[in-house]
Amino acid sequence: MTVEEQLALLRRGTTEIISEADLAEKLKSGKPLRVKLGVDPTVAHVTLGWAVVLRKLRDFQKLGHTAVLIIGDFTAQIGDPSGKSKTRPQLSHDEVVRNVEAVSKQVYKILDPALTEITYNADWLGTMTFVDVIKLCSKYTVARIMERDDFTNRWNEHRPIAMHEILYPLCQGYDSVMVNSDVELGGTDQKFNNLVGRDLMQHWGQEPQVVMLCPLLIGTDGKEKMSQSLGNYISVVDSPNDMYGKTMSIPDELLDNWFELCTDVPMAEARQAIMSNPYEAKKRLAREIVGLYHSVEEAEMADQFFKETFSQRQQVVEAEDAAIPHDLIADGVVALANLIASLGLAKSNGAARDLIKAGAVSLDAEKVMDPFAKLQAIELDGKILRVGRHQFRTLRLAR
RNA sequence: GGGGAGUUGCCCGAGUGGCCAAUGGGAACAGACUGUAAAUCUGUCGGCGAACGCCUUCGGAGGUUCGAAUCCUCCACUCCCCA
Repeated sequence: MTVEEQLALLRRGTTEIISEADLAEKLKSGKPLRVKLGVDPTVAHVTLGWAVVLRKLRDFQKLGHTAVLIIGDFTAQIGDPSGKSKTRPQLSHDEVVRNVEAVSKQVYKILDPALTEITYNADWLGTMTFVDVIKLCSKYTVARIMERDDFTNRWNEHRPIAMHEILYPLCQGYDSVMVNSDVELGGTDQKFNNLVGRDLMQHWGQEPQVVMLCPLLIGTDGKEKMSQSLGNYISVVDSPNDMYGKTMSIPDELLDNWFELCTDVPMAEARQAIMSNPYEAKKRLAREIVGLYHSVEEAEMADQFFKETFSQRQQVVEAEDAAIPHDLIADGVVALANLIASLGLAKSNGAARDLIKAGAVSLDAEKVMDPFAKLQAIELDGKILRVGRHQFRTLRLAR
């Protein structure tokens, strides 16, 4: 593959490469490049948003380059201020460990383990002395740090900026020095941090890394960047039905964006599909996504499930089992609202009653309208309880 | 170090002694319509209770009062101006 062809593959789905000439130069050398990606261990799921960058990283691997994942176990204690209007809460060590464990498995749904290197930045950041930190700080100026949007905005709006937050970009930049990366990948919100890496590398006499930025995926709410804290995400380990359903709930305006960032469907084809029938296009998108993280067969099943359950409003035939707690049964009778609450399908008994009143609760496809309904426990056994649009449980009476 | 302003429910924000579980907006959730889209309309939106009601909440701890988100004291945190 010529350098030009490689560039074409790598360019797809990026918004900016700083600089493309440098990248071409590095590719020309023919040696395997070290492509760095910072991993945020404050979350427990690889979301489709994050997958955008991971998929780009996999493109590099296809060309024989090495993915260098840096688990930000140290920086998690600071909290990346990128795009945040508030200081982030700092995580405990245990939480970080748990997240890393969960996430590292999910990452290999996309990446090739043979070409992946995993490092932890606590290994070098955690052992620095205060003198080391001061030396690092001396390589950068306050004015340059404050150029950053998040800081400028917060400053102008009189919102707090804690001292440790301005160290974040330096930490991340120093990571690049430590792994001597050739390329750093990131979302567009990482531009500032990644550029700091270039500066620092030069201070340490290294060739500056190329910075490649990928667009941010908008979440299922159609408004904000997909993120776990906002709950507008799809995880790569979501069940096929969930993945499919969540995709179907995105606004039409996002279709173009999602096809480009989440699938391998050629854009000309995708745009044609969206133009002719957005609904059909969205189902195609959902199938593509499920196919990517599960299988084509499961995608078809999810498609079928969706059609029957939501489009045709047929009775759900299969759902997760839920045992009816014994202590809710009095004289063989159970109050429906209490049952819904104790199964976690509503926040409280009151909320459950509100849902019933609103007509959101049904048993075997039959709406229950009485908020105080008391039902024979024996008769509930095996029935499918539906709360809201997408919560189902097969009730089981334990003997 | 000196002076000033502020901290209210998921978020923004009103409330300055009883009519405050606390106006309004946003978000969220549910229903109707539909394509689990958009737009629109409706309802819910601290907890318990069938209900009169009860309990917990307005940065934290005390106090004044029959009664406090509202007044006083101390503490913590944030922002602004000056140095």
